[in-house]
Amino acid sequence: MRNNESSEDYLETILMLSEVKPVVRSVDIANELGYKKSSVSVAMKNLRERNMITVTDEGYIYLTEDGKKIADMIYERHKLISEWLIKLGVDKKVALEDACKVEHDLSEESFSAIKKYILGKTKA
Amino acid sequence: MRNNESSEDYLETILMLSEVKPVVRSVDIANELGYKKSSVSVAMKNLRERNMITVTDEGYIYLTEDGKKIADMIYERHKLISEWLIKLGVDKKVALEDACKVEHDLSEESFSAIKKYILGKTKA
DNA sequence: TATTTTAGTTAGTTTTATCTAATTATTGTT
DNA sequence: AACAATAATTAGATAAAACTAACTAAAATA
Repeated sequence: MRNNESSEDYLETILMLSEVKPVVRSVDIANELGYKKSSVSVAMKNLRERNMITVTDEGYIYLTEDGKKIADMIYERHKLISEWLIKLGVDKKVALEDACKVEHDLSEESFSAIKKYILGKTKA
Repeated sequence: MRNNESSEDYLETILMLSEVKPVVRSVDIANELGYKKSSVSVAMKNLRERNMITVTDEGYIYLTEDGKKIADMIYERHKLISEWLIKLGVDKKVALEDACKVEHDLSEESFSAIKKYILGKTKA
């Protein structure tokens, strides 16, 4: 199977939600991703055990330094790829869906090459 | 979870091998992908049931029209994406690995937009 | 205060795609 | 002919990531 696509998605979602909401809870993640609360609960337990998040007594979820690093990386990819696809004329909804998948699959090397290329072309 | 990534990979591999070998057998696919024969056997049963391949009495595997359609699509993506990444300066091995993943992720719309873009830039 | 709603957890199920181990059948070798 | 190697299959195991159902605990409300 694939790497940590599922975990990466959760971390990215926590980051995205934290930009919009004052606090992020399991329920918020479940609503955002369209998953059941139980699925998110198990996933959060897993992320907690791997020191990717911390959870307060009130159930507020925060990214650790390690978790933030991954979330930032995936989110950067998400934004760059989706914006590029939209610029190429792809429907916004489709572009976002595709970015959500591609963002997990590129190596660091390929992504930075694409990034350099896209930014170069855009600025010029 | 993901779509039919596994099936798509098998179909693509059958196509690639058929360009190099006179006949394609389960063992060849197992060797190519680094899977166990048993895994391939089960996967081939599945593809047969979905009318993606036919298998002769000798164990020779051929793509059906439906199977070929998918294999062609994925293989085209594979080649275009990997060549593009290599052109951007990505190491060949890495580019091939990444293409192998990304090729399953793109919608028809996004891929054709990227294709048009890359081919346009290349020709110009 | 009693009841309902909301949030989170746990246990057990399902699906997918791999694996190992054991079996069969065919082919090749001595 | 006997034995070894190769190919394919089957049954059962494992792991990941979702699910349902049932439960607890806390908060909101009538």
